[in-house]
Amino acid sequence: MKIARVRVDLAIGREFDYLIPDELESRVEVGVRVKAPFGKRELLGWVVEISDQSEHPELKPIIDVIGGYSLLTESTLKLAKWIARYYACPLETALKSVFPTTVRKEKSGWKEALFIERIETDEPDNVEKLPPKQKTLWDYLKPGEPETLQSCLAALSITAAVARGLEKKQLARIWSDKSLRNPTQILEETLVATKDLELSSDQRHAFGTIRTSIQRGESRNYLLYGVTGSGKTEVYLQALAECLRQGRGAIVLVPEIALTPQTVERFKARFMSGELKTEVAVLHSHLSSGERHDEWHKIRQGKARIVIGARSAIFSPVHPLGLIIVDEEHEGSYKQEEAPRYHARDVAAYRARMEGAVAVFGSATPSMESYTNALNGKYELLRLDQRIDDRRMPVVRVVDMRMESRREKRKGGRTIFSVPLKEAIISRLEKGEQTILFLNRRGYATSMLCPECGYVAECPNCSLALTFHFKENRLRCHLCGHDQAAHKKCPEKECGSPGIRYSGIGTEKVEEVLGKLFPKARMRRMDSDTLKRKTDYEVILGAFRRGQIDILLGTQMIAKGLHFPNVTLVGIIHADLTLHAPDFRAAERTFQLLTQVAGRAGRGDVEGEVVVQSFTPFHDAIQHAKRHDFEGFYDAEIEFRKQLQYPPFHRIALITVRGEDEQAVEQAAEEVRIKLDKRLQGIGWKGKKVSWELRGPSPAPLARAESKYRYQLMLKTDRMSAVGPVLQELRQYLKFSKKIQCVFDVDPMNLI
DNA sequence: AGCACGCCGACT
DNA sequence: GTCGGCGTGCTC
Repeated sequence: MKIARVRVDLAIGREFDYLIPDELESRVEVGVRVKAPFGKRELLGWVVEISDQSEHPELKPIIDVIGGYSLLTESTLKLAKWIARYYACPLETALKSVFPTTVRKEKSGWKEALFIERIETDEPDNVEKLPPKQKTLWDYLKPGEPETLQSCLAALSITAAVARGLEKKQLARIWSDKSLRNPTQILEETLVATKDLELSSDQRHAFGTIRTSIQRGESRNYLLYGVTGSGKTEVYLQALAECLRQGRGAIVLVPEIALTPQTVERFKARFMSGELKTEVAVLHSHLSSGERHDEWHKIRQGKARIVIGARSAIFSPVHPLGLIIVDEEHEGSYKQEEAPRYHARDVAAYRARMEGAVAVFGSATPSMESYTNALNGKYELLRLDQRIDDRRMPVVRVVDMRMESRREKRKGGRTIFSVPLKEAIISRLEKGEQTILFLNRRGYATSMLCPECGYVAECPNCSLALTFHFKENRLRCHLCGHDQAAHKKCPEKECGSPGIRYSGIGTEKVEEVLGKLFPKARMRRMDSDTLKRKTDYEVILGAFRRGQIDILLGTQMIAKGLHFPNVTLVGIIHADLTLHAPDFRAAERTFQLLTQVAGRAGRGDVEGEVVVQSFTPFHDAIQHAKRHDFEGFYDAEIEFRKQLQYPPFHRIALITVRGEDEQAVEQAAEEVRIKLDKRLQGIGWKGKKVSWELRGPSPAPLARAESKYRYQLMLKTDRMSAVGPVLQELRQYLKFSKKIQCVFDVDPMNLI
């Protein structure tokens, strides 16, 4: 009898053998989902191999095959295996990301709907004598064109009884069938088909190069480096069209936050008609499981040949695949922060190579990694230097807050708004133009302290100061959510001083000061404290777009993707916040943030202005952002990365050991160091020695979070492909108690 | 990941 | 004497 090798849906990292019963013989093949007994339980799993022998003496038979056809193709399995090895996780964990839950689960996710079709009759009288409502329905239905019952009932304001009446008289047929949901809420009828726009010379060159690769079926990687407003999207659209012409499908990745109806509409409108007509499937985290299921199968069945989606859309079952576009490739949200901790851009590069597709990575502020790849020939660099309408880049003014503070202190005050920023806001209010103010920190004050004894209110669960929220008079931890009443006086027994002080500003404080400075301005604060309901986001942005708000103040969430033509001023309250984070990417992030935020200003006819307040105004990230000089920034930053042996010169993997018992955590981390060090001795890659360096363990920058102590080890190497598998295998040699968790993060974006 | 087994302290 | 806490190991 044949034996199936199965990976069950548990992060267990092993295969189990099962007998294939005769009645299932014809349906069991590599890639199918099966239900199998597992101890006392029944589990679903993937058949990954068929064999005629097993090491195991007693095998249980497979219970059933799930689903109609094999979902896991050879190339998908290869991709999952690569992710598991490179990102050091069990294969089952990788498979979990490759297939959405709704596709993996046992019962079919199709939504059933009732359909109605009229039946023709030879006797005209049969129709003429119908009761009025039944007659209306019969006339409404067109011969040979089934409609969903629900849409007919809604259109004619009738009830199902009318339809059942027609059915009884053999004048209509009603049946149940699969129906597709429409997740985008875009009514296809309201879209206006668009044609290719004329390309600038830069765009023509970029597109021409990509087109040639697509036509030749070369698996090339391109970095499309184009300043904001240089028309990257039109290049994408025409490349997609070329890909369709070659009979292949494509995947477009955008950061979750940019996946708005407007973005989707732009892609749908281009491919809704004409010779290349295809559906555009959309995948993102806010879909219901049913919607996700329908979109996935629409792709799988080839009905939709273009997919637009966030990170996980890189796994869409597009076949054959001709093109992958990763827009805003520098965005950190492409890195998944739970296992499998993959980076969608890097998975895209791997998948493109494996399936012979072209990959295009687009950005106005490329990541250090990608730009380096472009310089050393791993990617090909395509540049768009001109903005489409030759509009000038906004003027960026950097304000030295050290000077501003000194001036204010003489007057006995503290500074949030510098004189230049205040004046810039006043001038916008006078002209009726809009302002966006950005501060990446919510709450009123970032710490509450006692000047007498030095007490600082800290979170009982995390090694962080509590943030003071003025309106509710509470102290909160922004990491674990701990919430307590604010002290009226110092809680230290020996002290008890009434002189509690607050330091460090947040958006709530800025809002208060703003209200005092500009009492007549219409102002809204937008951060996760003011957004209570899901719809609040759209409500506030809608009001802003209609000009009902003069000043929009917010955190990170207002920095990206939005564009409002009447915004002519963007103010960055405290640029140093991101700059001095304990992370080697702090400068890169600051540069990207300043450049992206600056891109929000002056997209209409009026030139934009950006005011950046900083206590370190001469920092490279700020000075180069001021001059819109990406390459200048790159040259300075790459030198720093080289000296400290950070990416892109070396790859790193971060190992974090967590647990409530600090001693046990420290011991476990030490055990990781010893075992990993041993297993890394003498490793090689394609005959060459791999260099590596293991540092730590030491307490993580965030030493305690959510009641757990954290110790870290950092592994640097010139060949992560060789090190990932070592980490993956290490799991089996580490047998910690369940109170200790050990996280491997390959190519981490976050070092905290 | 569950679930059983087994080894220790608390209580009827 | 038994009940039940959770540490350890197995699941084809």
